[in-house]
Amino acid sequence: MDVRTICLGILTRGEATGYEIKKTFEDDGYQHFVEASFGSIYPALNRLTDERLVSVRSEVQDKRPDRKVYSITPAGRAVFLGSLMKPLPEDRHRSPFVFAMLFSHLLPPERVSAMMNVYIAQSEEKLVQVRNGEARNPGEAFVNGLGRAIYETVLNYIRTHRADVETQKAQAAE
Amino acid sequence: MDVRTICLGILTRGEATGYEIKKTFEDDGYQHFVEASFGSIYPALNRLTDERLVSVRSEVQDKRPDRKVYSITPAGRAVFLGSLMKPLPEDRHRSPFVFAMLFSHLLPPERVSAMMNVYIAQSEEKLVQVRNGEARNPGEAFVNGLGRAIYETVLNYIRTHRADVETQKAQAAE
DNA sequence: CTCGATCTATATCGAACCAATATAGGCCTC
DNA sequence: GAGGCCTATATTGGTTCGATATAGATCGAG
Repeated sequence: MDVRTICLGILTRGEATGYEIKKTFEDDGYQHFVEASFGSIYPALNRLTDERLVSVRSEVQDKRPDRKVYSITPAGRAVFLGSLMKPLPEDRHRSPFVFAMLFSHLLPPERVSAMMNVYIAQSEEKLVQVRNGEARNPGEAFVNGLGRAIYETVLNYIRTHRADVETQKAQAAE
Repeated sequence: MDVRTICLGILTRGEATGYEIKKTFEDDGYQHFVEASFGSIYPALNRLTDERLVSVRSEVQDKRPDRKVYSITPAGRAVFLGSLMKPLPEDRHRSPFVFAMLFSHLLPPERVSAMMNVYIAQSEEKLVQVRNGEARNPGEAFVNGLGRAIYETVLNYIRTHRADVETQKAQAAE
């Protein structure tokens, strides 16, 4: 599931510029489960163009760089769907917050509390965003609901268990 | 939160070889939230050694390559704790399964069902693993519990909502 | 009305990172 | 005793990220 495949997928929703593809992650709540940077999107689009999996239409604008609008080709659509028929790579998750919690006993309690507060605030923001996202098909509704369920679980868990790590008492297993 | 920092963190638990650091992710349930490959661990340990943040002890074994046991130095411990005092990078999550679900309406229902089954099986496995993991401090208990809560939520959500995407009926928002 | 901030938009570079592969002996099972 | 798995280090090629550069548009605050 590389960036090229991700770009193809987003282009099945309609034509878009590289910038708009990136924005899709942020605006449409996709970013909770998949993301990519400009540094990989633009090269990916160039290569997809070379391979005739997408086509480009340059909207010339004077006093501005051209707006390059990409569309998926029939070949691109076939390649994309083909990649979804093969076994999917497993999820990968990197959470510096959770990793830091493994070392809470080495940190000042105020620092642990501060981390908790920041992480809660971020999760609340994402929950609001995923709640506001509207779905244009059953798949998107499914994904929105999953995001909502996860963020609610995380927030609820942290709120009910943060005291266990904020005070350096002996651990409570459950 | 680069691999060097992650290695330092694991070495605060005690000395270890590069191989054992990698295994920690798999065995101790750390992998649900953080992971690294050999291709980044070994160079990271070399650089940490150069920077005197870890020390190496070579256990010579005849007819085998040396076993290099790494230990964190006081300087390394200070650097690690210092990095936890700075603002943490945000979580990053890439889930090919969830991404694929966004395009379920373009796929044969059997394929969607197969994806569901595979993902459920994988999540169940991870849930078992996280349930069996024992905690050696409150932080690890907190992290284990969080993992458990998330996997339970995911499994429950998928089981109760998979029909919405497996049959191509009109979407049910809630 | 102008200054700074934010947005649109493309692009590149170096560093970081992953996946795969190579090597190699030991151990266990069938 | 053959094949497969485990320990263990290491490298390489390709992918990806994070930061930065550029540059005009737009818009709110002062």
